[in-house]
Amino acid sequence: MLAAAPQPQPARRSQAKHRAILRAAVAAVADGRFADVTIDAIALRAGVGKQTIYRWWPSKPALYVEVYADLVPPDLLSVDCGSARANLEEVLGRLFRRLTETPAGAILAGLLALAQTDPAAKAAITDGLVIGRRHLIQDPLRSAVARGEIDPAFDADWAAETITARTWHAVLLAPDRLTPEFARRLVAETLR
Amino acid sequence: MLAAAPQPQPARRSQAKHRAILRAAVAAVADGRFADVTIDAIALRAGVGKQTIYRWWPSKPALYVEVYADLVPPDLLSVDCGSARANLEEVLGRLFRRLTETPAGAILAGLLALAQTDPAAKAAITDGLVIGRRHLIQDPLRSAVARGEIDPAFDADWAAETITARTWHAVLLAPDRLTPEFARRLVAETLR
Amino acid sequence: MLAAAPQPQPARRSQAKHRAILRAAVAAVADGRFADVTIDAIALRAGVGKQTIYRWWPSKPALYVEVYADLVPPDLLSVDCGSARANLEEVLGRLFRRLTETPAGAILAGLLALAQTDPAAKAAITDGLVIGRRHLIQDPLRSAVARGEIDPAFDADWAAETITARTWHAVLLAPDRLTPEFARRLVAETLR
Amino acid sequence: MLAAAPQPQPARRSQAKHRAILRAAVAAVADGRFADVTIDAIALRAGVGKQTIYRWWPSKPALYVEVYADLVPPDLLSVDCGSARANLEEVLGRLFRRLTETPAGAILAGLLALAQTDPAAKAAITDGLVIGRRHLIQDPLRSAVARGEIDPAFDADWAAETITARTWHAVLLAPDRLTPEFARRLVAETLR
DNA sequence: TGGTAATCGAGACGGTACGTCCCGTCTTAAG
DNA sequence: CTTAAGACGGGACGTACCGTCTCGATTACCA
Repeated sequence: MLAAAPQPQPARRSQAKHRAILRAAVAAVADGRFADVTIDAIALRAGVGKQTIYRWWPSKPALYVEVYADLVPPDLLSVDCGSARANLEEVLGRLFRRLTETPAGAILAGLLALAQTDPAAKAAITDGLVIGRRHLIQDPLRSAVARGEIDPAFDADWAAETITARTWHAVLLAPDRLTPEFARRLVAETLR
Repeated sequence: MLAAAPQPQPARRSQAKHRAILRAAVAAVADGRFADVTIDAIALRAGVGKQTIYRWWPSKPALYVEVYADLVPPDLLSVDCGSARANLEEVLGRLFRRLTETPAGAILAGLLALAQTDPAAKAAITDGLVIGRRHLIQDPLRSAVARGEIDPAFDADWAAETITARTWHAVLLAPDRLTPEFARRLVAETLR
Repeated sequence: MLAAAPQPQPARRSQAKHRAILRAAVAAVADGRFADVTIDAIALRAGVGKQTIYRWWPSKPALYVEVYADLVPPDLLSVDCGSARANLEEVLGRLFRRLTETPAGAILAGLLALAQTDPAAKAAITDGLVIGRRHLIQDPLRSAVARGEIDPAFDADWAAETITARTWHAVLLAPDRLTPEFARRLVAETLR
Repeated sequence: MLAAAPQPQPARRSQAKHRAILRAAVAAVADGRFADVTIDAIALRAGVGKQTIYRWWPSKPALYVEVYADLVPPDLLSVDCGSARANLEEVLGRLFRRLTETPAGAILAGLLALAQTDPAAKAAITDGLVIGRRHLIQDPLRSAVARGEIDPAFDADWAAETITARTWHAVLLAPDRLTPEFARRLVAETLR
């Protein structure tokens, strides 16, 4: 599973509130820009006191790491279509669709921005979004190497990082480019 | 071409103040974190009224686009060492040195963050840092193709974008990785 | 009736902060000139955020109308010494003492000045300081007429307005003249 | 003549500019509220550099004391209609007309306000508007006493001050009351 | 089933930076 | 040398959120 679930579920925490807050957080980003979302606005929208949010998440980035994990659940990205190429294309296709069709893309961009602002956020994001999820790209490549489908000299981790870097580059500057065509090209260049 | 056109200014602007502000802006980042830099703090440090800053730059990102262009002047990155590999290694080496040895790296990261916050900033950054500077990476690759040094099917622009994406990825998450070794590896993988 | 209705407040306002702000506002005028008093300075002195002042008063004049009402409480000026002359002399004596021995005089002068600047202030001041308090001068005169102590043709309201006008004239230009002697003369001329 | 002409007419001062500035100052008040008039606005309107205004007048109140003297020239208020009552009514009638039909009333109110802000302004105003002009009200009363038209015990100066106080009171709070009827009543009550 | 303690909504609070406004002074270039 | 134009340092403004805090009212466990 993923980083962002540090809550020890103390005695009488309301699951309903928890979900209401996550839902409100998604809706708030869908409505405006990520950077304009305030904790107050989420609280208002969720019909919840501000304190109730701060009780369970230390900060806005921590909350949104969990929201992101909800919107792009890792198991959605675990596929097996037979070949490295097919697997990667499927993974990236699903990821890009999530990033463009839900607020996940805006949230990812916003989180990368917040990571520059807040060192605690940087750690949470590094753990939750980099370390915690890079295997999703690495695995198809690594197993293709292991199966002998790809040249054993191929550096799967370097390639995975290139894919991540290009994805994030697009998320940050040109989310429109996150198309199936871009996914195909990315895989093709990687495997060349 | 140039990143942020330096002086389309309306005539009698004080060059001394202009420089003092840029210098103060650099110093402010060197002293603290980019996100913590305040316009007031820059004004104070430059011995200048806040209004004098707002008179010439609409916002903090606009100011820092110019600061970045000052710290990493494009002509610093125009070299000709004979081969594509040598040129690229030299360009990236110089760039990485600037990004790590001056506040330029922190500024670039901060600007990418602000681009997520402020649509005007996004435009300024896209124009100034992407469109205005991508030729610095593209040119060595394109001319290598033109000279027949590289396979004519090689897509120089795609490769340049990969280099940029990986560089920015490192700037955002792990500036320590911007080493000469990383530059060499990046060039090697690109030209493989 | 009262000048500025003190607490139509929405419930859980901190009375301690309220009082601290009023106290700081008085002290700030006592320390410097009314026009030099800053909302920031009052906030600082009261150990309060600026927003806490703006939350409860729309502007500096609104705040000082309440401060004035605190410094010169109307019931202080309700006396009954037997005769119109005695009553008026007592009322004006107390008023003048308040105006000269506390910052009330400076505040009154400042408020009259602000009324020229800010239409909202003008309304607040007209309501709070003119309409709300003129009965303090009118009443002794009116009841003297009613009791037959003064000629029934005497226009108590005109006389009250003359007293107010002369008092304010002195407050604005020569606060030193607000002496017991001036009070006696004013009453004598009025009742002649 | 009046206070506000401290200018030693240095060498090449332009009378045309001087008049343009005074005219612009009047027009600026006529257009908006006195408190909103800025020196910049007057300069702009007069087609003059800001410095040119500051060269000849130390501050906005100093400028407007001269403007006021221009709008309500003292000789306009020197009349002789035969009786104290007639003289006073004529003087007050003309004064009230000036105060209501030109920006003079707004300027007077504004100056009284500025006098509370700026000690230098207070001196200028006391000299220019009180000491320099009170004889206009005193004279008709004093000469009536001298001529035996009024009881020799009548205190002309006290009465003049009452008239001034009531006039200013109206200027500050209710300029609409400056009617011929008010002038008659004021004279009648004074001479009773 | 009533007592009691944590959790909740609401929102006041101290604080900090914002970007704007105007002051009165200083600088520049044109006449 | 004076002028208009306007840049400049300075400083208060009123706003927006932050993250903390204090209130009762509600809620859900436990006696």
